[in-house]
Amino acid sequence: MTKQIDVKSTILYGVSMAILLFLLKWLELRFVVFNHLFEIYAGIISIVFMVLGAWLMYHFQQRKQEKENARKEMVAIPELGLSQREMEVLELMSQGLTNQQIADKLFLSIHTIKTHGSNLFVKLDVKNRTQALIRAKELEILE
Amino acid sequence: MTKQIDVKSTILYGVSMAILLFLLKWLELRFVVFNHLFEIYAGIISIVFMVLGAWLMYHFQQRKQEKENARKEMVAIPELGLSQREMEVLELMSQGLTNQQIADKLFLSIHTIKTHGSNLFVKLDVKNRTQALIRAKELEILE
DNA sequence: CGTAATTTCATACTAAAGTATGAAAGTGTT
DNA sequence: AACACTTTCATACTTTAGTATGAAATTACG
Repeated sequence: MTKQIDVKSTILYGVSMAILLFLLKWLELRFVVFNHLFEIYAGIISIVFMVLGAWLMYHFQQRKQEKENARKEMVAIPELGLSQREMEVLELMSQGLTNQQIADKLFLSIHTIKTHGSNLFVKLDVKNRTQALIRAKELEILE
Repeated sequence: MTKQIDVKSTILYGVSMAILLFLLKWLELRFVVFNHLFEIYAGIISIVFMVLGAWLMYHFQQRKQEKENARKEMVAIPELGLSQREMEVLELMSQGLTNQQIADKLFLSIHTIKTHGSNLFVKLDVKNRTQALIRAKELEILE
């Protein structure tokens, strides 16, 4: 993917340079003001600064990407104090079961499941089971 | 975010240009080869082409981004009959958003989101959003 | 033994999710 | 134009999820 982009960039830069040189030539023909020295230096400067600009922008974009990726991975601290039961409930939640189904499977009251649910949501710092599963996957505390 | 990047870019370009002009001045002092006309034109060309280079690279990066986003959504319309909107809703569900938050993000009524939700649950043959996400992951129609 | 944490259950409540049904407007296709 | 599909919104309702609070039994540990 990146390679393809680079190739495209190169081509487009090449085309741009061709156009530039053509323009310079045209200028030279129209107004014979510039000598050849200028033309050469202008071309060199053009190339150098276009590359510089591209390079700068590329690295800015890269850093922007990195920051966004870093933001997501920041929260990796598996020292959350989840109890055994809470882990079980979380596991069953991750299988798409409702609180009632979890209660049946563990021979517990649905009230108990809700309690465990609320508690583990606090510990995971989330608001509902969907977010809990996302968080759990981020923290790699489930499969 | 984009605005901040642009500001940063501008500042760095400004600094770069200052350094460039200083170098040119230094060159002029050391080797009195270039006349003022050249210096002016060189500066202009430098600026123009650095901006051009940055602009080109910026747009290449943008397109690269778009393609990557498109790639994710491409796989989203295989033989499940999920409509575009339903896919969007599913995607946002998978980010842990509530129906209300999804509605706000898409500038839609919460009723509409619920409708899309119900419909895609039927198509995925599940009972709730948690199961929908599991199903979606199984079918590889999400990241 | 005392204390802290866990586990269990309960009530009462609020919030969110989900279903059923209908309807209107837009889109695209034949 | 007719038709199917999508998208949107709505009302009304049921179900599930989640919070707050309290309390009792159990377990683990110094």
